Amino acid sequence: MTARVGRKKTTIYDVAAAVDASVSTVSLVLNGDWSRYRIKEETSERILKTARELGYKVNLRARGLRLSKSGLAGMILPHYRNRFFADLAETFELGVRKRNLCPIVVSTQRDVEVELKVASTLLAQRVEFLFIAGVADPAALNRMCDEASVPCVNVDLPGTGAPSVVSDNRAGALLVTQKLIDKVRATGKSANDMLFLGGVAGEYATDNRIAGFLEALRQAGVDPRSDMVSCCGYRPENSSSAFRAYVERHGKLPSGLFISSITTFEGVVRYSVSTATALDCAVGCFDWDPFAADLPFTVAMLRQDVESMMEIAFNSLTTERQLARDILLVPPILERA
Amino acid sequence: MTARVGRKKTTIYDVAAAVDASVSTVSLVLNGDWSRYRIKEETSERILKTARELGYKVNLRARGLRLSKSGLAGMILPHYRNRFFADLAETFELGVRKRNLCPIVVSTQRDVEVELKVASTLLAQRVEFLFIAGVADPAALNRMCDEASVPCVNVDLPGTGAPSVVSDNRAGALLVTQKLIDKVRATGKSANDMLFLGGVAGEYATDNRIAGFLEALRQAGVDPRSDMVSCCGYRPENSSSAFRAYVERHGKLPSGLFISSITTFEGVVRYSVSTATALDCAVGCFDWDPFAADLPFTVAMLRQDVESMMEIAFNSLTTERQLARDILLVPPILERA
DNA sequence: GATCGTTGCTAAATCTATTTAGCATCAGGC
DNA sequence: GCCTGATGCTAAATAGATTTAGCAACGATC
Repeated sequence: MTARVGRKKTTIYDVAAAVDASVSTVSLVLNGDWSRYRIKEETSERILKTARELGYKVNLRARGLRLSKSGLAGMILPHYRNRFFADLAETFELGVRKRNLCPIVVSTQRDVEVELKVASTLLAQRVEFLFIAGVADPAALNRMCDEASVPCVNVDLPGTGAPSVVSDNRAGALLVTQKLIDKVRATGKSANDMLFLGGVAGEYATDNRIAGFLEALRQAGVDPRSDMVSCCGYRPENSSSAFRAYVERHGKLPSGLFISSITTFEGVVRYSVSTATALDCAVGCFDWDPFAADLPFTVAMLRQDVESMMEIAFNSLTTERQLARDILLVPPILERA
Repeated sequence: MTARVGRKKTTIYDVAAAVDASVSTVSLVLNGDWSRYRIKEETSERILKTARELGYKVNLRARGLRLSKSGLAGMILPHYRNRFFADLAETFELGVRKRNLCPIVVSTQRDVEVELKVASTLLAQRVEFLFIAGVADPAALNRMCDEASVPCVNVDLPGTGAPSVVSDNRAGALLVTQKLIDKVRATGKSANDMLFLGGVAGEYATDNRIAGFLEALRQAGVDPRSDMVSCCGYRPENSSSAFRAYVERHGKLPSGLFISSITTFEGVVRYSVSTATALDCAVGCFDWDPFAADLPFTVAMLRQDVESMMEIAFNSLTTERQLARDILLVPPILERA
């Protein structure tokens, strides 16, 4: 078989000409409702056979144009490089395929320009709905969707212009911190030396996680101090040096360590490896990664409940729910404790 | 701003009616060559202004139909859950956007049915080219592309129906194994006790990696034995138990361990953690992961050169190169040694 | 006064598929 | 002989763009 780059594709017109029928008949037959339109079985068989012989494949873009629906569903997310976003993408694809649509997932590397450009491309492609995940400010994208009359939903980070499905950061952090406190006290240490590491103050997720962390401390009778929280951003280098600074300042490890994201965790491990410091303290992490889960010390990991989140997100695409614009909280799952 | 789900979109006809001009004029103006067609600047400005006011956005599917090109570029890959595939997807998207197309990346979970179905959907959407990554047998997909006259390229695993871009598994394995042997001998141990772990015998990548592994041994004067290679598949559980079996059989760790994939690595780490066995041997891995790179022992990691691979893949889409159907080998990068 | 050139547009074809209204034919009933 | 209903299709409109050929009007040129 030789490559036939550039050859023209078979259309229903070609099929119609070949069987000497009208395009309408061909269309009806190929779409399966020839009996409803009283087309003879023999005719329909001839058409089907010829279509197969000519290698006819429907042009979904022409169909989409006629029907004014594209068969495409879009999702925007920052990247695929951690399990949360990878799972989001795969779960989205699965759900979209189940609805007989074709998924378009595009990563934007957290670049606002790219986010805007990608969104407008997807809307110009007339996606039937758009999932917006991990975008710092979804408002602008929500507005674009609104103008294009395309239903959309915010995932992971909430926005006011559409329904939002978000992990219950506060409840999750509360839960893990309680576990950590139990463990700290079980080993005879003090919950006064706990540390929250990572994230960016002022960010939705970080603020809620901190709130949960502090609440658990208060519930345990600990009075939170400002040096119990170190928002050092997401880059491993930053958490590495922030953690080092903490240890040097206090002359010891914290008794319990709450790590706010997987990349923050990376930095902590890097510190531990490079300084040959065993992480001899209770550790919890708001994120999950198979490698991190196999590290030589126990980590209480919170895995975001991607499946539930996506199911809820798909359900929020109906008109009424589009208008409601709720923030729907999904509790994360404690993976290991 | 209220949601306007279902509202009709503005077309060039609406704009034409609003400014009392013909659709052709509107199209000409909106496509930027109004001066070539001698349309008055004033007219063009009126059209532009009105289009903006009406919120006109081009319908790429209509344009695509007319121009018989979709503006879409497709890629299918197994999943996003390791850095190699995640990087492939992101690099693909970048390259596609640079060419002013819209990327459609779809994961298939290594399910042949899904691969076929997704490929035919993408072809029916008239993607302008298709990247096929990590598919065990690309031949069928290559044939579909050929029939649809869509250029395609196989990445990661080669196929005979299109050009293929593949990591140089053999050369990479050779290099890492040499490093391992050096390290083994430097610590006074014997290169006779090395182990290749993971992969599936008969698979392209595995076979080539084993070939490189064995060649390095021979070059170092070691006579390979069959118990130096354990193809236990990709699942962490399998490599965990295979490694355990090896250690029990020999009563000690191998002197040097060549791990064939990141999930195999996961299993080894899991074994090491669960049995509290320090991995006190030279370790190399044909794959890269940030967490694995930070483990408390040095691992020589081979990172596939995704950027080069994708650049070569994009270049292989021209007609001549489509016909050539070469296998293009890209050396992987030694990440840490 | 015929021709030419320029200006500023527009009509119409095209891309491929869907879908509704309706045409043509024939048998059967009254 | 006329009407009805069934049968088996087809014509034509439609979806929303792009693009080429060419029209109309007017001044300039020979």
